[in-house]
Amino acid sequence: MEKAHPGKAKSASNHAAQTQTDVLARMSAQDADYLRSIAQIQRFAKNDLIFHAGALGKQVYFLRSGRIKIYQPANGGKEVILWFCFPGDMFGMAEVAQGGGRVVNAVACESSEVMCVTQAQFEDFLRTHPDASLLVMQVLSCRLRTLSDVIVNLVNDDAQTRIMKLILRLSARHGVRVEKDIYLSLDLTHQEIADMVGTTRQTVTSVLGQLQRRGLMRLENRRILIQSPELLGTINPI
Amino acid sequence: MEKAHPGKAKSASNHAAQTQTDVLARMSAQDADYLRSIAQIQRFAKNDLIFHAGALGKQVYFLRSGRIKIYQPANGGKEVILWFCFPGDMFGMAEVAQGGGRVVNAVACESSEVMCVTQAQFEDFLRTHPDASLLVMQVLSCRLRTLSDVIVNLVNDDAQTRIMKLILRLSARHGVRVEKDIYLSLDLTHQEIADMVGTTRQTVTSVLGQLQRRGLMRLENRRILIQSPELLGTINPI
DNA sequence: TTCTGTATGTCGCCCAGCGGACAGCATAAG
DNA sequence: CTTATGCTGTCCGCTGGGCGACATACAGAA
Repeated sequence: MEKAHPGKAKSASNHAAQTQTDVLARMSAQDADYLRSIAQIQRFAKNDLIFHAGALGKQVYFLRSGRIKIYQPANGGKEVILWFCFPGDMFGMAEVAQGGGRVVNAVACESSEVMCVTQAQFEDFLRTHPDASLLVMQVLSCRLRTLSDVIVNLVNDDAQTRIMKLILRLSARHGVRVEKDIYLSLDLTHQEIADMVGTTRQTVTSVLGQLQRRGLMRLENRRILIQSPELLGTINPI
Repeated sequence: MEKAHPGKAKSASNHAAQTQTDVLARMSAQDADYLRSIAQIQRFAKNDLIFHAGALGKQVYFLRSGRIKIYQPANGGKEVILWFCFPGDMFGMAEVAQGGGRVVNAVACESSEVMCVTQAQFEDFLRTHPDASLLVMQVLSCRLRTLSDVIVNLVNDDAQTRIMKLILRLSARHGVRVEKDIYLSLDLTHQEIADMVGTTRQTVTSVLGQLQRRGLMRLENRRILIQSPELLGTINPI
């Protein structure tokens, strides 16, 4: 097994897309420093719960390292994964802005380090830092678009297409170019993929098998290598 | 089918929920006046296109009267309705904040009057009006939540449940209490409902028939009268 | 009035894919 | 090492609901 994962993942095809939601990076240095100064650092191990639906939700989080899964529990013990957060991403924002407690769960997919800021402090910060405010709006807008795309997918496409588009969407933001191919090294289980596109584990398994047989991608334990990168042109890489 | 969800259920008559996204109303009077002063008024007749996917998108809109449908066209001529805007609602914001052109279409469902503000002006306004900025974030957050709910619905529920929840969601925000019942007078066609929950016109027709036969609601040409308002407790009225 | 367009109601075929079952594997723990 | 736990691959029967094909109803235009 090649453990070629550690280290900063090199930038994907388009750097802009990758840093779209990286608030910390896009914020001015002073603003970011200020945030760091008022934030409290927390560490979470793999599978640790950061917050859960029903909690009060008076903190905003910024991910420094690791990966966070944001999902909504649904009746029947199922869960619907809404998105993943990567270093630099902000999360837990919607509930804070809007009040009314958490509606989603956030768990660490791997050991992670987050900065957390209280609602009051963050609101203060936003009031006095208009640039940061606009940035936050951009991030929210970006998520809004992504979710809209997901909805359109769910409504229009069959399982195979949904899975393909999910992979392309993820690749556009988190893939790493390796020669002519694009390498996606999130360790997604089939169940997680199913939870993102609204299908079952079995269907994911078989669809991935087909895609592989059709030569569109290759799977090497949990990692996905997309072999027709021209497919990337077919989706909106936001 | 419908399980009583433990949780804080707010009533449909909850005024807060209804004005959740009514930016104009929630903004301070001075701010609203200022916006009005820089805005340009436009009128649209029923079915007029306000903007379409692919357009540049350098304006933010505020609906003064009428009703606007925001939808995303999908391949195959289908369309997926993301949400409706009601008087006071802001729309066209995400694209402006984020750049990259429109990805959705906006059409007037009935004759409507909108205020439109250019991106530059609005950004200026936000920079200098922190309260308004926070408000905009709240609206975006609110939409984010709604879309998340829609996704969870699409993924988990069968057609019947999806349709029921849609109606309950709409009722929670736009229903009018009439004695013991709740009256929803958006003029939705079956096709539009299908476009919101990802099913077909025929299925909507038959499901609405069943619901009616079960005595849960009554339909009188395009208007829906919900006769078991306790159902409203089962959904998150945001 | 008739014509035209759009919305609703109903039926039946049929297939994508859900869900149960079980057999490899593979990583972690003992 | 062995056991335990979790993930992947595969088969299959059953069914929800997509989709085509009507018939009907109503409203506006001519």
